[in-house]
Amino acid sequence: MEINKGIVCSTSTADIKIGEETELRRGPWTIEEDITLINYIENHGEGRWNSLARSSGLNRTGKSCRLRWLNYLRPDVRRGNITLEEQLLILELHSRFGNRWSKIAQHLPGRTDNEIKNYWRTRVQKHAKQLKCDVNSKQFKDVMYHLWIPRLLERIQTNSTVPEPVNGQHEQSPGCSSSDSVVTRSSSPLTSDCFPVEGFNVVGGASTGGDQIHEAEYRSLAGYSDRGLLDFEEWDMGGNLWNVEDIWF
DNA sequence: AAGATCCGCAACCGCTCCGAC
DNA sequence: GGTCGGAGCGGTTGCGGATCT
Repeated sequence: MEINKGIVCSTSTADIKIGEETELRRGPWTIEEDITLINYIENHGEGRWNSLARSSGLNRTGKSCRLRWLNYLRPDVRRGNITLEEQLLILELHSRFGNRWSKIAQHLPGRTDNEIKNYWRTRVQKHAKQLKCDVNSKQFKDVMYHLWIPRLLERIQTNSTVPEPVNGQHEQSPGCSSSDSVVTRSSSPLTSDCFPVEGFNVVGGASTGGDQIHEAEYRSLAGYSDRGLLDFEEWDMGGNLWNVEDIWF
């Protein structure tokens, strides 16, 4: 079994004592600990983490073992940059589920709830902060739906027409086949059907009524210029892409 | 070059849920 | 129905690398 890259080899792991003899290790995992955990799970399977922690000889809590395995050592853990499509999915799923990270992670094969949570906090909340509004506020959501998401779609569309790089196989997560998560890109603005958020109306979209959003207003709010949304332009858009048909809304 | 600051991420903590007894 | 332990979840922290001054 291949060990995921980036294993921390630390000598600074703190220990905590329980009683006189048992010392529970804390902090970064060492390569030796990772190998021990992997070997144990290969032989005995995962689950029953507390007994696993005791039986494996790891002086770690069951919780710590579980977290290390699920977030890092599992063979199907997908690492690397969050793709444009994944960004779209996260934005959409967050609007649907809120901070239910594990729920969101279920729709992003190979991504962990911890990774998505970190992504949201470090990237999305940062932009909300720059806009001086709450990430859950209507203002922020409006900016997101009218500017950032369409911008993401534009970039996806652009990337999908660009010739593939030499080694540029589209990366598709295990279990995320084009048949079970199909979306056809709409040429119309995103509608509240796509992003069913209360109180959100789309100018030019399907919904009508008051409290509509005007693009110029939000260009101003979000620092959007003719060359694009300044902040999102700086987002890491690297990584391979799925086929646009594979994006699921 | 060096110190300060920022940022991303792995890991921990506290809480809740759930099943077994 | 109450208790206990295991599992899972979301929030938070702290470290290390990157960037800025």
